[in-house]
Amino acid sequence: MAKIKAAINGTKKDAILKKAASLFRAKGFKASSMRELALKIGIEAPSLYNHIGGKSELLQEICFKVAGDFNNQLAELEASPDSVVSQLEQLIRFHIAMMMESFDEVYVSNHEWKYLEEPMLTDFLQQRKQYETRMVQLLNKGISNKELKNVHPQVAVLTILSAVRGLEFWQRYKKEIDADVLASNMVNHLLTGLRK
Amino acid sequence: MAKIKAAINGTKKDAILKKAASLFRAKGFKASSMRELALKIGIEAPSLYNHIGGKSELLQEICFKVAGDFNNQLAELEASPDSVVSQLEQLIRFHIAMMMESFDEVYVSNHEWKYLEEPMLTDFLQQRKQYETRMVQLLNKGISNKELKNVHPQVAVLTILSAVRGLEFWQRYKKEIDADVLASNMVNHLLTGLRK
DNA sequence: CCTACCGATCGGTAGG
DNA sequence: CCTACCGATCGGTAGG
Repeated sequence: MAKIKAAINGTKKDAILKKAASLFRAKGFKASSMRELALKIGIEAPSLYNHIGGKSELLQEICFKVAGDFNNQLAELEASPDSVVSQLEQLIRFHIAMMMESFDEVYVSNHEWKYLEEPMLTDFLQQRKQYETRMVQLLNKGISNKELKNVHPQVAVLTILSAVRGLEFWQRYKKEIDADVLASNMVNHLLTGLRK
Repeated sequence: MAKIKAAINGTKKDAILKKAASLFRAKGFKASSMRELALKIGIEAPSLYNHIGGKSELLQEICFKVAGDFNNQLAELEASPDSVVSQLEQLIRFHIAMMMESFDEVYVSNHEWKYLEEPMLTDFLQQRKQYETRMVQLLNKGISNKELKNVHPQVAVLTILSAVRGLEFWQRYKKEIDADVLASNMVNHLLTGLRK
């Protein structure tokens, strides 16, 4: 009984989170009102508070879910026996897949995190920083074992992360450019410039 | 007399625009209040309206100034006799310089344009689209004359623009990474993957 | 899940 | 450039 209720609440809250991600992406966190979110769901604004703690909780859950997904994927790759170049390619392709499958959530995580409240804001930024650090270590490994050119690893990580982040503009090109073509081109562009 | 007054108003308005760009970048357009902007300048909020038309006018002027600067630079490059690779390098370096010199303004133009009101919003997006189109034409020229590999020009433009846009994160690394090192590394990363 | 409502804050104006 | 102020909208609560 409690289980069923939890499941029902879960799906309802998930539905709210989904709509919130869509709204926050389209209008920005601060410009999105709880009334508008409620309207999209088909209830009155005060009824939202039966399922969620508040507006800022919605942002938190979106941002930390995305951060967790990326952290988990990177951890999985780090444990794999693949070459550094292969790991980099897989990571880039994962970013592409995330952008395709969870566009709203990734976009919100990338653009609206600054409205997180402390101490979550600090936590989130630390997770980001650590993700970058681990990527730098991956590149350093590739430089050591001669897979990669002797590039500046921090700059290369920044370039890669910035480029994949730009995938958010792909929405506009969805009909014109095939996703696989896009992915292969970007992977080649980013890696052929690094590969020895 | 009118000239002097205009000059005085000009500098005062410019000072407001500068502070507005800084505030909008740090907090976002919607989360920035005119009261806070006034506080930063040292006057009361209603006094702002002696120098500016309103909050949305501030955003407009920031966004269109930046867009105009980029358009002008691209036009200048298009008229030059340099090779495509050289033009691309100069364009990338211009993006880097803009990010260094007008960080707040470029950041706001990249992140807050969605709060522009019509018809300026449409105008702004058209200018962006046209900028991309002209870059695609530049790459096509380079592909035709065998300077560049046979890449997908739209994807390559997207990758380049996304990467240079990521320069906004450089603020964090300013002390660790020299600007010239950064610029050279990114140019190499982006071009060596393209160059035949 | 709803109606009724509250205190806070917003962009901007009136009038001097 | 200021004081005084307004109508609109916000996130959220009370009470059922």
